[in-house]
Amino acid sequence: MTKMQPRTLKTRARLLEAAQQIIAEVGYEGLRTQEVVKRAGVAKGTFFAHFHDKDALMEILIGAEMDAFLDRAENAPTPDSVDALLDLIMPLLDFMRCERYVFDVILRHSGAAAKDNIGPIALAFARQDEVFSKILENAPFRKDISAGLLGEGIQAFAIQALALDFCTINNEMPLPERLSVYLDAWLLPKG
Amino acid sequence: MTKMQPRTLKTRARLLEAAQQIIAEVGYEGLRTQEVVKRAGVAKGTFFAHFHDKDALMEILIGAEMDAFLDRAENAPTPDSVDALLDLIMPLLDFMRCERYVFDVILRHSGAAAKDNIGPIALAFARQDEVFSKILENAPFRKDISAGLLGEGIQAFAIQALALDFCTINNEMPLPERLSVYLDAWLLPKG
DNA sequence: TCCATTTATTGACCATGGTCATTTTATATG
DNA sequence: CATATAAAATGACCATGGTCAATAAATGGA
Repeated sequence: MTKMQPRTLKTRARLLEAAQQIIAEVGYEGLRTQEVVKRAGVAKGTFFAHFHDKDALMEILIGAEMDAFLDRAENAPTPDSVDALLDLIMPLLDFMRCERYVFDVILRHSGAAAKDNIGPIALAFARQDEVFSKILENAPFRKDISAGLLGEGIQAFAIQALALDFCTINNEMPLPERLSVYLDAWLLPKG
Repeated sequence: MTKMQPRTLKTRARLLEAAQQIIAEVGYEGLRTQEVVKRAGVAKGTFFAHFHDKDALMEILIGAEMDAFLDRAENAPTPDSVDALLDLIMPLLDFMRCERYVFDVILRHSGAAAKDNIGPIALAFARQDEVFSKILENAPFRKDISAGLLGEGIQAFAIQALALDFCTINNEMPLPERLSVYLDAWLLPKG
């Protein structure tokens, strides 16, 4: 590892705290780097010495939030139905749709970045795969495909349902209802 | 409708042509509004009088491209297998992954915009639903769910496969192969 | 043809994310 | 402690998308 002075950690912590404070006040989309550095009491350039760009900061904060939801899901009892599965993941999806901007950031980073460093959001998705796999192994769903593939499908349909949820034309149907149609067809095919 | 002078159409056409020319040279991501207006011989403000923002221009160009692929798919013979279906949609997916930026724009606008005006990309997705529905009605896939739902699933899995394709970690598997795993499980469940 | 009104265009200006040469601060070494 | 070297912070500066009051051009009517 590279060397790092204690002061570096302090500055970074101040930047993160300032960012969280701002988000609490005006939301993710309303965050301005200028306001972050102002509250953290550092110069503009310092921000970019700590985070590659604004998106990188967002990734850290959003990824952490997603991780917290996965913690809870991991320690929940195995769902015995599609509805129970929905209850398990809705808190995470509610966060993912709290702002259009948040959803966009998540989409942009759900795969690893183009570079070799894999970001917090991509990590959260990878972890979601693991958590789902473990959960789905003992759940009463189709058994002709692996739990891993089952989980990937849930992810795909969740994204689809979220995207449509943001759409003015299609949002007369509540998210859980829409997703439940998808998951019924995916997890319990009758054909 | 609002009135519109002939000159408006001319200016708009010049802007679009300039944009297309630039994209042919440096790609979608490399397009700068400044260069567009320069080549079109108009002022900066004129651009934004014709397009709400840069994304709106991109939507028009990308949506048109997607539409062209749907035209071709619509007039193709009914696919008799997952592989045949893949052959049908791969050209569209190849376009969608030609640039990371293009994929991001598509994702951002795959649902209608927050406003009441539904954009070209959202329209293309809606049309894709229709085209798929018609195609899938007579295809030898599962019959326990509607052709429309079948199509929505294909869309969801295509997006998922594309997102993973951009991911450095996961892209050792070619897109068609990855997608074929998804579609087998979705269209021809054995459970 | 002349004027009034609507429509289109202009370009200086702004907001904001991001860069980088320079300066300051910390740390190691004799 | 003094000095050299590495790490961190600075802030003037840039690039680019986007705004808007002012201006020009087209259109319809008397």
